Amino acid sequence: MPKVSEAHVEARKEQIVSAAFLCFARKGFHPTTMQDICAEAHLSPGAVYRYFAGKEDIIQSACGEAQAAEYVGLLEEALAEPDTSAMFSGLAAAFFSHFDDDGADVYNRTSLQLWAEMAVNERVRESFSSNPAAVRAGLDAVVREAQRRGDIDSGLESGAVASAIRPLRRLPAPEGDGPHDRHAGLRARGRGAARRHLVDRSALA
Amino acid sequence: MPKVSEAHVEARKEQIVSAAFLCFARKGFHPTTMQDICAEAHLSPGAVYRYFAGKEDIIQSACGEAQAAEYVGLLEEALAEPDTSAMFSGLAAAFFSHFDDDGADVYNRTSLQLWAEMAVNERVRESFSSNPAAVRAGLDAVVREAQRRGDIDSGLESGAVASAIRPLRRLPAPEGDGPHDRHAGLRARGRGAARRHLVDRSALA
DNA sequence: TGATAAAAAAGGAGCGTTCGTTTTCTTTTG
DNA sequence: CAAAAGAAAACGAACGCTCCTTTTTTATCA
Repeated sequence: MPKVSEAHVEARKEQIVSAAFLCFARKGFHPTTMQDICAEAHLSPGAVYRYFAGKEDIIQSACGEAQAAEYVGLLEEALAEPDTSAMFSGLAAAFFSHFDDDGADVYNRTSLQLWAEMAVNERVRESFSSNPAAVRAGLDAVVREAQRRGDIDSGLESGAVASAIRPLRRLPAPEGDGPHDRHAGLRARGRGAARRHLVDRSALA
Repeated sequence: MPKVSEAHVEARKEQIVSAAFLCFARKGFHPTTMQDICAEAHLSPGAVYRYFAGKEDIIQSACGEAQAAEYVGLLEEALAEPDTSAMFSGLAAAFFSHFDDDGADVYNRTSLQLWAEMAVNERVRESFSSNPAAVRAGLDAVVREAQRRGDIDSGLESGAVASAIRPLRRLPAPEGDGPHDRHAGLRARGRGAARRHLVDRSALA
């Protein structure tokens, strides 16, 4: 009975995720093809699919690497800091500290892709939902604390910072397509009407 | 002389961009299909392609709406503010103020998609490159000014904030595939080796 | 220990599907 | 009734993924 070492399997997985990670940083999740990943990993499709169920599975694994557990830890440490200045420093450190070596761009870029993907992909969002919650709470706490000390104008709404996280909320599905006057929205608008907002409230249900 | 008014053409374009905008907020740029956009706009593919050369063209137009010109203006106003607290308020306002109504999520989400897309799509990045430059300069200036006044610990590197914009830089293309030892990376790693960084420095050229 | 059989791993062509786009034909309009 | 606009169907390409084959590794036995 032949059996391969479990460490070898784990190493292969990491080889694939590492390749995917680089591809995602270059092109983003969706424009990256499985062939891109296979080429970067110097593996064939058949080999890759031995270790991962599909592309989505690889994305999930890559995101797991991007969102290291220590990230949240750093953030919470910063929040515990009683000095406001140190708090800001800690916050910045939590955001950027693990981007400070040569792998910087790859991690930074893939994290950005993840952030955008979470807004749009329910399964990814669920997998990493704990992180934005911590970030949201952390930002809000820092701003409020700074306001209490008078370092920031109390007129600045603390929730404004937290609203950066807002896009992670879900958006309603497309309408069920009842009777619809196609030109209604058009007629309502004047010629050079100021259209500060492209999307009507009605479109949000 | 069968010709439709120019205003009507402009309105149709806006109808399509508006539909695309909503789709992008729901699914992101790439998972959104042309059929999604057509369905949302209640138009056929042939009709859509009469007004736009292709999907990329629609993305560009939608991004143009997402990145309103007034955004940069607000940012520059904030930077001109001599008072540090007001500066912070202005900065937050520039970031989030035009997300404060019912269209909030749609704009916020699509802006997030754009941010991620810029990191990855050269043409989109070029079209909107002036914006991140202003943001980067603005963030750096604010932090430095706050440090000068002692509101933020001067030990905090001002560039750390600006590094949030770093992912917009380009990443090297995949290697030209010279001779390659497939297992080199595997042998080098120990069993439970601490792999703080998944991607090797060598992978970045 | 060397030869051999069995099992796992990797290769690579190709499957069905779906995408962006084009083409053809019908409807509407000035 | 010309000419523009829109609908509908369909095209070629490219995608994720599977299947079958070949190669490599591991365990068994003389």
